[in-house]
Amino acid sequence: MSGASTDGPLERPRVRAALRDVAAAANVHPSTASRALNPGTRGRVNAATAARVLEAARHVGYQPNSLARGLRTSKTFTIGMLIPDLTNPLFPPIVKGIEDRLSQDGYTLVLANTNYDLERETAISQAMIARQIDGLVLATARRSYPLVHELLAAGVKVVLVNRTMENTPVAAVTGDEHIGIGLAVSHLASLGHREIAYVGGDADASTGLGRYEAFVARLHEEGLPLDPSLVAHAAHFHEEPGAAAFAELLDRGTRFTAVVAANDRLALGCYDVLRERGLRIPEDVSVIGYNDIQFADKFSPPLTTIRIPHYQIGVKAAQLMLEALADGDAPSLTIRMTPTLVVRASTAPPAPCA
Amino acid sequence: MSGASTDGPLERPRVRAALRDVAAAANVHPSTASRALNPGTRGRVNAATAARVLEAARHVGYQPNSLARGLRTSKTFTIGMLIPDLTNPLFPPIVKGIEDRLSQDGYTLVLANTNYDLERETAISQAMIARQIDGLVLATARRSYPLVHELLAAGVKVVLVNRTMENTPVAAVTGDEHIGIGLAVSHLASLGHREIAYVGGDADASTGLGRYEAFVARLHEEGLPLDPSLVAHAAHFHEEPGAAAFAELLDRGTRFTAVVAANDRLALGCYDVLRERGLRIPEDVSVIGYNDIQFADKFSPPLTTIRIPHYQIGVKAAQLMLEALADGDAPSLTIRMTPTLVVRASTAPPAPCA
DNA sequence: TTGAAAGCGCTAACAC
DNA sequence: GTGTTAGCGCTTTCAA
Repeated sequence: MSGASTDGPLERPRVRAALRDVAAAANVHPSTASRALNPGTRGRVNAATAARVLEAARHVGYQPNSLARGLRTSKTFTIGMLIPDLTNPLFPPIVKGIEDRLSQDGYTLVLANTNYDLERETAISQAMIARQIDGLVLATARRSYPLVHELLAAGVKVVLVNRTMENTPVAAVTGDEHIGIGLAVSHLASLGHREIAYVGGDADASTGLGRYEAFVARLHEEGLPLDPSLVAHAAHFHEEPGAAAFAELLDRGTRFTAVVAANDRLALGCYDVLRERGLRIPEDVSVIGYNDIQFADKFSPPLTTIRIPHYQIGVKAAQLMLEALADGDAPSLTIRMTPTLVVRASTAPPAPCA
Repeated sequence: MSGASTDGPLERPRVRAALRDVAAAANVHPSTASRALNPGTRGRVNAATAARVLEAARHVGYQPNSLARGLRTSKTFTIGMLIPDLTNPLFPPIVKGIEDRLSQDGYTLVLANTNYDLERETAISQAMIARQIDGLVLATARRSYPLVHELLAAGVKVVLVNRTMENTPVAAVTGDEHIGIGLAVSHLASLGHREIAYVGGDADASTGLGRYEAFVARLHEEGLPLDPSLVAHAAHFHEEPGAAAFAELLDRGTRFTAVVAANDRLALGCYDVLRERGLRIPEDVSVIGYNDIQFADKFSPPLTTIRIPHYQIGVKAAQLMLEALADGDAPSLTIRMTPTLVVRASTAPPAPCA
């Protein structure tokens, strides 16, 4: 019996209910079901019909297929994000902020770790574009970063976090380096320090250069001399390069009573070198860091540092992205969040004229 | 002029080259282009033709549209992951391991932070399923976790990390709690401690219960007594609940010389309470943690703890997922990675009979 | 207000 | 070995 294609083709078992199932259950055409289901078009449907469709959808457990919708509308409500190193405690709060804000508007965040590898960054952003992401948040930008130009040229919405770029019309959210480093230098100056060393980070990063410039500027404002032999730059913003740079600086023999590290991990590198050489913190040398990463209050001694509102940076970045998505040609802008000083036990007045 | 639909319809500017553009450029049918482009089907195409298609694809800068492909094949090469709190330093290395392994096979990881919120976990997993993820990695599982049963019932591939579940046929990768806690207890015992306190964590989590059971077991094996007044349980695996639980334990007045904390953050809570009460670590009380989170070596004093290979847990979890994806009905299994003891400065022999 | 028809970009079954 | 055809599930003209 049966066999004729007219009297009901074999019901192939589908895993999930599709729009057509909802339509069938509500006795309307799929397009009507679509209109009823989408808040934006619901008004164009008879209220009673819409209610029937909604009920049918609930009944069959309808979940729209994002892939099909995305294919049709070329909008996926997905934002990509590139992070150089997720185990850097800087990033998790930023990611959280971005995700919390984005999810409010129904967006999903797709994360990728790039291990500071430029090729990987290019490949992953390509893959993300193939997946039709609506925008890309980059925590990986260097001061000069061709990838951003390519993305911009390809029409991808881009927002930078924790980094800025020179002469590039791209949205960015960072902490204000000048205020932050200014706070650090002035804190030390107000404690009475006059010979202040500086351990900087990667100059390829806007944070590396910006913080150094801010250090020089505030030293000047405080009427303190800038001694080049008290400045060293680490290759990366990590403990070991920080220790190496600081050891080299110490070996020069120039006297100083305090050191500003361009981030907390560099400060930790300074800790290691000072301990090794039998110098006490803060009695012999005061140390101040930057970022106030998690557990900075647990270090030995607890680290005086500059707190950056990382979570809020994430929220703001998400907001910029949402705005760019809503208004195609909103002007790009850079937002600098204001840091604050957190005084702990690694800074103190210099020893009375030893 | 023109206007006739026959002599070339208006070239609507498409942003990216599609398969049909490649096909046109290579003078073949789109399906042939598809076959040539996919390694799996390339063999069915004349080698010269395939080469021509590949060249054409390169020439027009062809990037396949994953959405369309996913819609057609119902496979997206995307794996979702739920994390309760990304700022918990436990998770970033796991995420990294998963992503590194997954990306080797062309998969993308979609991360979501759930803030320990069960409703959010349900909602997000729904949304991910709507996005047609191929599998889901959960770092959020409790010992009893209905969501897993729902997912399993819906045919979603699930792998648990850092957690296991009772009586549930689901793949899982964790550290071996019995070996780990055993290492901790035996380390203290070998130092001469006989009165050992225990600060446990959330018993809803498999890690909470498992570590406690392991503590009891190893105490017994070492021939040491279990004194219930030396055991306290924190509501969560964080500093403050750890401090509260440990303070309460201290208030009971039972004498002890060492404490095993069920994770490093609980240990940090113990640090705070001991410092507050003027007790020295390790002279008055030895403290041992669990996990060896980042910066555990920077704490004051550096924390003796149990190192869990978190990155490797991530890699293994990704591998299980890949296997499950390749072989639909591979049996689920639990993998327990072996931890190691890391001795630092928070443990020492007990003070000679005070 | 609703239905019909087309098509987003791709792949797979089936012809030839 | 290659072309034809159909359709994944959805939205969006266009007509009625």
